Amino acid sequence: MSLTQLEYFVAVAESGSVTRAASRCAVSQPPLTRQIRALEDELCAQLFERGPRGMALTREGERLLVHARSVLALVRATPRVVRSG
Amino acid sequence: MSLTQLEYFVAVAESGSVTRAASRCAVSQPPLTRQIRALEDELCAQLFERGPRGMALTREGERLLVHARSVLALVRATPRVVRSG
DNA sequence: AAGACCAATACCGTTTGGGTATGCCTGCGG
DNA sequence: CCGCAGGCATACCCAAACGGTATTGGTCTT
Repeated sequence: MSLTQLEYFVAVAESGSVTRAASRCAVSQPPLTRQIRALEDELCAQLFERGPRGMALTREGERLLVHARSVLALVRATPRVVRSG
Repeated sequence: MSLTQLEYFVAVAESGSVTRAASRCAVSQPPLTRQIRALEDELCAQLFERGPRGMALTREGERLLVHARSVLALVRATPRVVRSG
């Protein structure tokens, strides 16, 4: 699991679509699809329900979403922490 | 910043030596040296004081240590969170 | 003064990651 | 019923990142 995967996952979850998440992350669609699948494989969990209209979070995906946001928030706080405690 | 960098950093901080941290992380010494330096560069902070006896945390390094442990603990909890909330 | 220890650097091979092009499926409009 | 549009998945290629081996430089010890 990488921080990039978590960022991609949050973007897909929030936009409901790999395609929209791709432009938001400034990458193309295939890398996102791959990283999401890799994340699902590693966690042995299906995070999204694939429908013809996009991607919808599963229960497990919803749990990961709140957790991933916490992780990313902590990571983004790192520079401040290092500087000012 | 990557999770690997944080793991390497914690290992070096706890062992006080890149060489010992390397065997603990099951990698060789040069990759650790490089990742630690990359982390310092990215954070624009010196994390260790280099002495002939090894590496000692600076103030900023100590702040990063507690923070990095939090991040890694959160990440390691991910599989459980996904499964059981 | 020589050897030991440790971090830093050079160089190389492998792996990972992203990009382009394309295929497949589903839903919609004629 | 058929073609078209939208969206995810896959194939293939190239560049960047990562780790390993070998070596250097510097300091402490004897």
